[in-house]
Amino acid sequence: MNFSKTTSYSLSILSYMAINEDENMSAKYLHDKLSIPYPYLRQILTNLSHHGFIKSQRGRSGGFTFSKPKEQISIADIVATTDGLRSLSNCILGFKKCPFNKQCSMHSVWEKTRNDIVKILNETSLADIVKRAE
Amino acid sequence: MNFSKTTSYSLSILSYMAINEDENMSAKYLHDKLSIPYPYLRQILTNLSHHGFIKSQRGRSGGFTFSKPKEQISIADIVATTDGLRSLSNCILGFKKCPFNKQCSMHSVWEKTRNDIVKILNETSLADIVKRAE
DNA sequence: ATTAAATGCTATAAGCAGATATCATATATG
DNA sequence: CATATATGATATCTGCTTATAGCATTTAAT
Ligand code: FES
Ligand code: FES
Repeated sequence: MNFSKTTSYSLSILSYMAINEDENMSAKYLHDKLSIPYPYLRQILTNLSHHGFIKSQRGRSGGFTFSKPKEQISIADIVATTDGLRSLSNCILGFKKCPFNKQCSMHSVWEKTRNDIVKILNETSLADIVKRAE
Repeated sequence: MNFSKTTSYSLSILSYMAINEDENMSAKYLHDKLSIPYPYLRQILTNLSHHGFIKSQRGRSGGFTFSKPKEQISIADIVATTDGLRSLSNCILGFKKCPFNKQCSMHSVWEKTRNDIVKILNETSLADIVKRAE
C-alpha cells in the first residue's frame, strides 16, 4: 500500500533538488543528504535523466540539474516512470474479473478516495512542493 | 501503491466466503471460483485459519468456515495479518528522517486522504461487504 | 599533461514476495 | 476396512525489485 523503493527514491531526489536548487547536485552529494544507497542512487539518477526531468553534467564538479520547469513536473509524471498509476485502478479487494459479475462491494467506497489520490498526484508539481516547503 | 498479492487474495477469499456462506468452502472450490493459484491459496487459507478468522474441517468433504461473527472482522484486521497498515503512516515522498528537519511538503495534503483510507479499512466489516453485495 | 572527481554503461549479486511441490494426517463415504 | 478427498506442515523454486561492482568516458583544477 505504498510506492516502490525506486519511486520513493525518485520522489525524494527530485523534491530535494527542487527545494535546494542552488546547491551542487552530484550523486555523491545527494547520497550524503538523502542516505540512498550510492550505486542505486546512480541508477535512479540515470533513469530520471533519460526521462527528461534532469540533465547531467559529466566530469569534475559535474552533477545534475533540472532540464525543464518545475511547474511542468507533476508527482504523477515521476511515478509514471517507475510504478505507474495503473495499480490505483485495480480493485482494492484484488479481483481481476469480478466473481460476482459486477463491481465488488468495496468499489463505491474506494472510488472516491482513490480519485483523491490520483488528483493529488496529478495536480501537485515540484513547484508546488517548493512553495509548501517555504 | 496497492496491497500485496497475499493481502488482495486474503480479501478476495474472505469477502467471497462472507457473501456465499451457504456453499461448501474447500480450497479446491475457492480455487475454481477465484482463480487463485491452488498451492498459494492453500497457504493463505492456513494463514487466515491461524489468525482466527476461519476454522478448518479436515478430511473428506472438509473445508473452511468462519470462526467468528463477520461483524467482528474489519478489512484492517485482515490487512494487519499480512502487509499491515504501517506503510500508510510512511511519508509519501519516501523520507524516513525528513532531510528538511520537518514534515515533508506533501505531508498535509496527503494526511487527509491517508486518514480516509485508514478509516474505510477500519470501519468496513465483512458484514458490511455482504450488505453492500445484496 | 596529470590527476581527481564526476557521470555513462552494464553485468551481476542478494533478498523477498509469489508460487510450487510433496508428504503426512484426518475423515466421510462406500 | 479401503479409498477418495480434504487440510497441516514445510521445503524448495522462480522471478522481480533492490542493491552492488567495475570499467569507460568526460571535465575541471593543478
Ligand atoms: S471492483 Fe473492487 S474496488 Fe472496484
Ligand atoms: S513527512 Fe512526507 S508525507 Fe508526511
